[in-house]
Amino acid sequence: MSEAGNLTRKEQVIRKAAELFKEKGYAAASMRDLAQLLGIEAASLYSHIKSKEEILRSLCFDMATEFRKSLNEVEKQNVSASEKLRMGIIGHIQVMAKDLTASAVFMNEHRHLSEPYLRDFLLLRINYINRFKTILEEGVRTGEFKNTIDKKLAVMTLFSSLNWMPMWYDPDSAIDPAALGDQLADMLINGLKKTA
Amino acid sequence: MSEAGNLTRKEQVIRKAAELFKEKGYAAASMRDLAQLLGIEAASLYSHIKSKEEILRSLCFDMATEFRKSLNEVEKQNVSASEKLRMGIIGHIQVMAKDLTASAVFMNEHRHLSEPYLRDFLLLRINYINRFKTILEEGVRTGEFKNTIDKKLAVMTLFSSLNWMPMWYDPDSAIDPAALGDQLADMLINGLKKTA
DNA sequence: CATCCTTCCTAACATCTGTTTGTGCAGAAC
DNA sequence: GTTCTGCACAAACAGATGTTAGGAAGGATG
Repeated sequence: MSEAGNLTRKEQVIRKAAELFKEKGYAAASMRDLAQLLGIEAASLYSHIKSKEEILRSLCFDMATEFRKSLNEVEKQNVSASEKLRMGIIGHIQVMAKDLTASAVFMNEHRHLSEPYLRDFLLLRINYINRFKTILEEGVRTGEFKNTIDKKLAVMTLFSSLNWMPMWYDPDSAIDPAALGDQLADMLINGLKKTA
Repeated sequence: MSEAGNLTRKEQVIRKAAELFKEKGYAAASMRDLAQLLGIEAASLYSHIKSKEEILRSLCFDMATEFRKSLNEVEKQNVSASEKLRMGIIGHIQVMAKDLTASAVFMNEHRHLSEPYLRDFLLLRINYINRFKTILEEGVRTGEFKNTIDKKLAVMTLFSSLNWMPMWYDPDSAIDPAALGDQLADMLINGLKKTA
């Protein structure tokens, strides 16, 4: 609604909230803080949103949807496991790069969701992780990946690397998201060591 | 003071606080919550600690000291860069494993420190990271590591992997901290790919 | 015994929390 | 011109927040 390509007021509220939640953390960010950032009174926020947690929910679940869509595309491809892994990593990073702020909230603040939303969120998350784990296992089965490495460790290392990216990645930096994903995939698959 | 090998009451308070901060986050954890866990009234906490933030400070800076000590030992060694990296990783993981709860707080909640402590903490942290970066650069210089990978990416990937460990590592699991560090080092240095 | 130290208590404080209620005003739709 | 809708306000709410003041019980130390 409202003006052409612009944001709804509600979307503006959610965006600013994402910035605030990222910076101070959900629990330490007050609705009065948020209102002040938008130049309005705290009570006015409730013309646009139902509750503080509704904001967190939409941030978390919207990101989750994007991640799933990205991985769906990858799984359709008929390529090797290492190539699938590479594409999955790049996809994940590109989804994050599209909204680094929401990504940071998604990863750091989801625990403040109340039940039953928290449970739902964690289920989505474990499912996503398991789909990556399946790719790893496929690679081990086909002999592409070594079978000496603990799969839980491998997949958690992967996720840790991915999920911390919003904390340090500078979107104005020389390296763009696709190249970053490429390098990260290379590093995880081939390692740091020179394979001379 | 008090009983032989046991914990001071103050130490008990800090320990329980660490558990609470890890579980709910610093901001969402109230002093009344903490008191309840200890079976006392909130006001009684102040016989042992000066403020809520003092607890966070001691948790964060005590861990920081342990990490530094560990890395100091590694830097003394006269070994190759990849060996130094391996030792640094194992050391870091062993420090974490000694207190997974405090480690989680260290990594997730330090941002709630007020100035000037926050600044001090971040300086310690960047210094620690840079020392790992130096090891990486040494490895590139000596030709052990490839020079095609962005060093910031590499070191941040390393740290992400390390720092998320307290979130998923089960101390009762089959794999012990040293072996975990060994595998993680192998994965980062040699990659997932089979080097047949 | 007297003194101290540790540990805990009750009561209270000022401030901040998310949220509700009722109201008003602008512009768009009919 | 009337109605509707989006957006904002002030005032207030009930409860939670970190923290302080002052005191009391109990054990250890002199």
